[in-house]
Amino acid sequence: MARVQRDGGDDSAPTTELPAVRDQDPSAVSEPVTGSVNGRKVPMATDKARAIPEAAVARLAVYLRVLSGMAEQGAVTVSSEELATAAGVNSAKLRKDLSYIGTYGTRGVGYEVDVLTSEIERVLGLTGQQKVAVVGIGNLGHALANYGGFPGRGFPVEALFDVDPDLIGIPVGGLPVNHIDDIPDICAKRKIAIGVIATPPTAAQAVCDRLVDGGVHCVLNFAPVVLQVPEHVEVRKVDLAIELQILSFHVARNAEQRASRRAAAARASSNGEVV
Amino acid sequence: MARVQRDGGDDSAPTTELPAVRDQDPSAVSEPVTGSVNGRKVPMATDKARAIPEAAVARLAVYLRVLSGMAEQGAVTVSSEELATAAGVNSAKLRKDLSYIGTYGTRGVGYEVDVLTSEIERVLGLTGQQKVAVVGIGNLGHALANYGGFPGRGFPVEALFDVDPDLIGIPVGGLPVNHIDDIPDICAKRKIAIGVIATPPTAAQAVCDRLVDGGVHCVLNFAPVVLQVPEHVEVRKVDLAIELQILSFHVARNAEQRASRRAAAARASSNGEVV
DNA sequence: AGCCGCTTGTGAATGCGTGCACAAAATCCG
DNA sequence: CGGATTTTGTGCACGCATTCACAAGCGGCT
Repeated sequence: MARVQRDGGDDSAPTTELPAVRDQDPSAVSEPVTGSVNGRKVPMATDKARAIPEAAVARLAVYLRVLSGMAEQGAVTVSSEELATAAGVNSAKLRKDLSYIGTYGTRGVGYEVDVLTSEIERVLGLTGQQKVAVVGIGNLGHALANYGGFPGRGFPVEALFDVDPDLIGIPVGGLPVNHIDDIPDICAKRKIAIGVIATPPTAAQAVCDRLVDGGVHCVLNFAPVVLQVPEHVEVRKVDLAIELQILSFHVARNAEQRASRRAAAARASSNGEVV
Repeated sequence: MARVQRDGGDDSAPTTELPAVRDQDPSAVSEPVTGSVNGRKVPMATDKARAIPEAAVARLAVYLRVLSGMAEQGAVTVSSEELATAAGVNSAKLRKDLSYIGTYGTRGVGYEVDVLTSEIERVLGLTGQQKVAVVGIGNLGHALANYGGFPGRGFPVEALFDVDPDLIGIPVGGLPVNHIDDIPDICAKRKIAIGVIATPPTAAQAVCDRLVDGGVHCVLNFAPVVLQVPEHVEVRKVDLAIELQILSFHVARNAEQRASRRAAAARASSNGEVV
């Protein structure tokens, strides 16, 4: 039970992945907080949330987006098959994912788009607003701050930070930049829920520590470093370099496959797979 | 055997990739190219590359970065334990990951930093340069193009694209912007290996199709859509909204836990781990 | 030279996630 | 009203990934 192996968010996707974060994950790593007390099977998903696998959570967010697109096109109900192909996953997996949050489908018919949407939103905690702080107003931070409402609504950016004295006080995207020394105070005062780190790698750990001091429990890290955080803090990382390197690996692998396929051209013709 | 379930990159992530990455992240989804012909178990890593799990590849990239940091600080050798904690993973997992690429450690001593570095680089295909094209020169695309050499070296940005007529021809980060209709030609001509999609979601699929037409096999997608691609194309996605929603889920989950913990106050107080 | 301590590399076990296949349920139609 | 049809929800099995635990190997010390 004392497995407090700090293991980052990722996967990184899987996670993750993932995402990749992974991914943080890769892969994601769901905490082994199984069992505990209740073995109930109530359709209500009140405190069943903790049982949802990390990978499924990531996909739920995808379903949510696909659903919103469908709603815009006037769809009222959707089958698992439709939704699955639109989201790029197996329909069985989709149904299993949905079963984690309750049974909101109608057999023989499918799911009501709006019901499913609001249920997923509820589970993901999107009913309220999660206040976001962006630290590091460079190229990326600037872009993030200018998103304004941030991807979709529900994640208002409510604080900006940087070290550069020339930036302090300057409004970016309608919000003044504060000094990073004020992170703990301001985050605590404004009840910031999510900290986004867009600083150079050297500053990231210090910034992260200050965010944690400010009571921030969730961090989205764009800096190419592995952050060390106390166990109760959740870190997801988005790492451009790593994503590129993973792709690079696939380029290399494909090149190799092609080479060896050229070499060992006609062999093992037993499998007439056409793919 | 005919499990050609297209399943996008990553979970992630995490990731797993995703992880996330992956999955993404987990995360990640390694292609089920098992069995087939060879069931060999040769320790040589020549064509064993395909056997490296996706999640491990993501971590290798992390190790690589940690190693370069250590090299800068003058470290010559490093033990699996050191490297593992610095990378935020279990040491056994690290050793297993490294074992996928060969045996380059010395028992009782550890790994030589430079040897390990170059071996990982080799496996990840970082010995050569992977040319990158960025499509969509908005806020994000601008930031990406201005990275210049792109995170670390090895990924030169060699083409930029957008639809906006006002942008065509304008140099961004020292490179002129081309029209997206020219994607296939230019990508083929310049041998672009990786396409980065930083367009609005509505344009992403069309852009992706053009990239594929141009012979690009690897895509890094920042647009919040699920891309449909032929099987030979590898897609990694970096999705801000989804990352935030995953974090949001954790906020909600923690709040719930705290609530129920407050209710069922004193129970299981065991773990005093300090990390 | 031989022993001792340290660290790697890996076989084996466990756990998690995925996908299949089918029973249960709900609608539609004759 | 009952059966046919459709689609959900899930038990089960399989495979991958993670972790443990230990033998094998290497350097240093006496």
